[in-house]
Amino acid sequence: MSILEYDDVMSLRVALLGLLTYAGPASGYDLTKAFERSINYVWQAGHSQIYPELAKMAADGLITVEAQGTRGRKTYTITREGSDELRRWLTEHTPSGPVRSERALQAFLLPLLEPSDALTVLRRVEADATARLRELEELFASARDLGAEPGNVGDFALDLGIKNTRTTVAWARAAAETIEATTRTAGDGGTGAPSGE
Amino acid sequence: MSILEYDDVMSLRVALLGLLTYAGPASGYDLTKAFERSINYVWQAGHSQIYPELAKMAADGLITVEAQGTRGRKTYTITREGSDELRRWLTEHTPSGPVRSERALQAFLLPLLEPSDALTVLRRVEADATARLRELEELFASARDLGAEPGNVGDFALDLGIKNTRTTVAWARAAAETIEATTRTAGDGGTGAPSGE
DNA sequence: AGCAAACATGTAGAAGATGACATGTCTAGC
DNA sequence: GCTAGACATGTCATCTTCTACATGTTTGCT
Repeated sequence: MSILEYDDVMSLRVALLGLLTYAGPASGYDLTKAFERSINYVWQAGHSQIYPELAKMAADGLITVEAQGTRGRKTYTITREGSDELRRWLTEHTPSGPVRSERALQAFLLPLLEPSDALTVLRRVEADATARLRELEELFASARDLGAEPGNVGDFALDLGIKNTRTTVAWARAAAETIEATTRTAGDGGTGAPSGE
Repeated sequence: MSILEYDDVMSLRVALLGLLTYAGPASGYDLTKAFERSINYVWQAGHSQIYPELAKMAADGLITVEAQGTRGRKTYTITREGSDELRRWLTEHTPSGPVRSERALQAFLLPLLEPSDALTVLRRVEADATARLRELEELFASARDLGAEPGNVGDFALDLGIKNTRTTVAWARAAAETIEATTRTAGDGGTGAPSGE
C-alpha cells in the first residue's frame, strides 16, 4: 500500500533486491562490488548511488539492517515485502523504458558521413564488438568450466549479451557491404554533408 | 577550442546537429517533431529538453538563428563549427555510454523466479518483440515502396533495430526451452526465492 | 465572430546518475 | 611501530531527463 506503484523506474531498487535474494545478506560495499562484477553488463551504479538507495529501501521496509559489523558495516537482508516487490516487478512490469543507445545513434547518423569515413567507423564498431564477444564467450566458458549448470542468475543475460553482440558484428558487416556497393555504383554516393565542404 | 571535449555525453547535441544536417534549417518545434518521427527509436527527447539545448548550442556557435519567422519561430542553421563537431563525434567517439536495459535486467534476474513464472515472462517478451518486429519491418517495407534507396539517414539504424529485435525473439525462445528442459529433469528446478516461501 | 487545433517557445521542480570529496577502520607486511 | 591497501560509509555539486505548468499566435472551420 504505498510502494506498490512502479510505473516509475526503480530499476536500481530491483537490481539490489535481486542481488540480495541471490547472494543473501550483504552490505552496501558488497553490493557495490557485486554490481561491478555481475550486473554491470546490464545496469550500472556506483556506491554513491547505492548507499542512499539502500537507506530509502530500508525506510520503505523492503530490506532491514540485520547486523552491524565491524568498521561500521551494515548487513542488509531482504524482507518478505522486498521479495514480493521483486517478484511483482519481474512478472508484471513490462520493460518499456527508454532505449537510449549511443551505438544506435551513431548508426542512425552514419549516412551523413562520406562513404570512406563511414566504413572506418563500421570497421571500428566491428572490431569493438568482436573483442567484446570474445570477452563474453570467455565468461560463458569459464562458468561452464566451473561445472555450473545453466539457469543461474546472470546466465540468461549473458546469453542475451552474446547474441546481441553477434548481431552487432553482423550488422556492421552488412552495413559496410551496402556502403561499398553504393560507392561502386555511384562513384561518389553519400551526402557527405558534414565532411569538408 | 573549448567545445572540443566530448568525453562527456552530448548525444542530444549530436542528434540535433544530425537532424539539422539532414533536413536543413529547422525550428525547435520542427526538430521536436522530427525526433518523434525518426530518431525516436534510438534516442528520445521532448521539447523541454530540446529548446534549452538549442539555446546552449547557439551560444557555443554550433548553430545560428538564421531567421525569426512568424509566431516567434526561430529557424536554426548548422554552422561550419557544428558540422565539424558532428563529423568528429561520428568518426572519433567510441560509444561507450552506459548500456542500461530494463529488458536485460529482467533477463538477468529471471532465474530467481519459479520456472512457471519465468516462462510467462518469456512468452510476454517474445510476443512484445514479435509485435515490434512487425512494426519495424513495415517501416522498412514502406521506405522501399516509396522508392527510397538504402543509405538514407535512419536506414542503418532501422536495420540494426530489426536485427536486434529478431535476436530478442530468438533469445526468449531459447531461454524458454532451457527452462522447460530444466523443469522436466529436475521436477522442480529454480531457486524460487522471491516466490511464496 | 468564436473556437479548436496546430504552431511555437519557454520555465520549474523532481528524480536519477556521475565524479569528486571526505572520513574513518582493520589487516598484513615490513 | 608504521604504513599501504582493502574495507566501509557517506555527502555534494552538477548534469541529464521527465512531467507538468505557463503563455501566446495563427489558421481554418462553423
